[in-house]
Amino acid sequence: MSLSTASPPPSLEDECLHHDSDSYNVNDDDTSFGVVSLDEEGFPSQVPLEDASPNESEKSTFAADFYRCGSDWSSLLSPEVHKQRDPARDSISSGKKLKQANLFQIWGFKRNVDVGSVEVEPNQGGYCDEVGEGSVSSERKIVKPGNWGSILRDKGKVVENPKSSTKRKSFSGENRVTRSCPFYKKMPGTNFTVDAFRYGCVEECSAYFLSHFHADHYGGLSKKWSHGPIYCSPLTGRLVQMCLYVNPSYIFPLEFDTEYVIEGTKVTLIDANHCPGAALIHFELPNGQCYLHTGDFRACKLMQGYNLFVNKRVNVLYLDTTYCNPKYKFPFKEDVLNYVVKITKNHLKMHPRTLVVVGAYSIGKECVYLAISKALGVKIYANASRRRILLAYGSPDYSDRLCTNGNNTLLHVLPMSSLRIETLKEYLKTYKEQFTSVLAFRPTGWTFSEKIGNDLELIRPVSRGNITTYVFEARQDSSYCECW
DNA sequence: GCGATCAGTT
DNA sequence: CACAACTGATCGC
Repeated sequence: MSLSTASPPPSLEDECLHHDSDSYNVNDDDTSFGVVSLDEEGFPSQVPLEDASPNESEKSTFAADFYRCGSDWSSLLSPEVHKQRDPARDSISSGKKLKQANLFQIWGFKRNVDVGSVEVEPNQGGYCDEVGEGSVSSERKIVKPGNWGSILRDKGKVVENPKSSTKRKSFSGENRVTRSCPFYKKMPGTNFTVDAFRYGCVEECSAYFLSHFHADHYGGLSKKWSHGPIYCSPLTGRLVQMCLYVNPSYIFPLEFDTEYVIEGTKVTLIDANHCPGAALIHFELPNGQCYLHTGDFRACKLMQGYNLFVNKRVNVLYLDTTYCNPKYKFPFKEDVLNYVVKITKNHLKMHPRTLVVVGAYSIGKECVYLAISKALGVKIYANASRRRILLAYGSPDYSDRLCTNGNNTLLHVLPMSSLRIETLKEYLKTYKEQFTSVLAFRPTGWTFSEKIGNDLELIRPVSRGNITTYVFEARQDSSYCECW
């Protein structure tokens, strides 16, 4: 695994930092951490890593700690915490102390305690909100996506965003809290960001990439989006338009495995093997440096064979993974699907009038109900909003299998929140003419037991009367052994 | 009333 | 227990 730069675990994004132009600023009333300035790459550090001598390597700077920690976050624990740990009993799994909040303190940032009013302050120098609707719609076709900036400037409206000035007036100064785009979402040497939509207009950002259509990545996108072009896969683009009502003139779909030149940087999207439309984003800068941003992905053998990786060295890997540890071994997708089909068949043998329910979020986990549908030759019932999304995938796999009436098939897809026993009981009542019991599958990203993670046969269903629920792992991103 | 954000849920 | 990805409640304008 060539890990040069990794983004911290996702929830770190939710941390709130005071931001003041080019430095991370701590609370005025607490100067113990001082001001940490950013290096030219946007890394908050006081001592440039390459300058750090072995003696200085003990110094706790963000960059030094970050690189030193490798994949074992425990090296970032404070000394007191280390003392409390019992090495004999302490497996890596006793990770309760590895709270991300601690890392922030160790890195020299103080979390804002009163996070009550978080404001996103748009960049004033940019062209926020200055683009009239349709002003770029003629550029929808991606020929030279880098045109965006010039199109906007042609309108001659590089003016301060009126909204932002209104906001600033209402600030009393000392209470100002700004959520700024974290460094690891910016691609050094470019004006690009990845999955950075919730920070308003990101200073200097002229192209916003979206890795995939999950809420924790697209957060901030809405019909009011006006901060710049959004580059993503065609399917992700369709979903952004359909579900979030983003003005299509901002959406620039990039086909997979196709090299585009955007502002002088070569950009290629690669299928991430995560949810439909999810992409790895490969950047090749004019100076030859190659960066790979993984977003969320599930590594597979096929990926290692891609020309981009075989022939070129990736200089910086942006890897966001919670499971970068050998203890995590997820079952192979095929094994999980075979298992689900086997359980379903067995259950139907014993209880022929069973309604089979699969839980799913807006997108992802489709393979689970698709596998059942194929194996049993039954259609898939989903509500109108999900059908709309599934049809947007543009695959006959879905269009040929969907049905609009729950009475016509024993296989239903429901929102994950409906998979509670009580909810399922109520749901069964609405189909009581046809079905007398429910078999529900809840594909989750997490199981507590490491053993069960390895052995599907150890999964035990939870049954309450005629409702039977199986919780199993259907991870859509990589376990340790799958990283390369 | 609406969108943004937080807190709670599975 | 702890994770991803919501969903519903609350806040501020």
